[in-house]
Amino acid sequence: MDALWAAPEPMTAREVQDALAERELATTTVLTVLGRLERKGLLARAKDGRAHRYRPKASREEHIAELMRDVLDAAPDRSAALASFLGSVPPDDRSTLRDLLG
Amino acid sequence: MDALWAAPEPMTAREVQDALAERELATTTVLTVLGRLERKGLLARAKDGRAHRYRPKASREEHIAELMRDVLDAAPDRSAALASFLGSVPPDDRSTLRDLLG
DNA sequence: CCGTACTTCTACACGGCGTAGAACTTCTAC
DNA sequence: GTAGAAGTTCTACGCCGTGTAGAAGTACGG
Repeated sequence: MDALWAAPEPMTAREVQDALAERELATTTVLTVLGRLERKGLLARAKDGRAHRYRPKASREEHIAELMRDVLDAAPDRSAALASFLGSVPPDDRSTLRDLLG
Repeated sequence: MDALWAAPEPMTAREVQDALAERELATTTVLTVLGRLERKGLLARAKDGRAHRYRPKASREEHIAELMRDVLDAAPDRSAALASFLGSVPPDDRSTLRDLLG
């Protein structure tokens, strides 16, 4: 389901269906899923001819970042959670973070 | 449900039930939930007299850190996800991370 | 106008979760 | 030693999200 914005250019339902051809999904299935994602605010759509063109509101990475924030928000002690997170993550990620925090 | 280890000392089902007295849960309800959490690996239990004593396998913060890692693992581009995460998080959290990464 | 493309509405199975009853085991107190 | 309480397990039910899709409506193109 989330794999839909592996290639996030605005796509019509038809194009999504073609992109997922391996799964042999019915057209209505794709439409239903796209509709639910739109209702959840993950996709935006705009009319394009007789069809709609669906566009991710956020990139996959932005979306993941948001999920991480949501999880973190459940922590009574954010610092402790962040510390534990840093400790459980591969060293490369710590380097990345160090660089980003400059 | 997760609120069970707000106070993470090993507890019997009875004690958990008492701790959640406001909710007036049946004893079996508490047992069921504790059992499911144990099956999911979140709790460990040890016999203590006729009852069992349940203990969180990880602190709340460790658990949250683990969830964050799981989410991050879904990112094709970890660096981008981390960058986006840093950008979406309050400045205090960035300070915390900077300190922790010393 | 008629069919094809597209959409919406409705539906079903399945799994997780909150809830709990019924039935079984085991300890304790008489 | 046996009855009742404490504890546990098994089973179940309703609700909701998700993956799947059919039926029916709308609209555009020839």
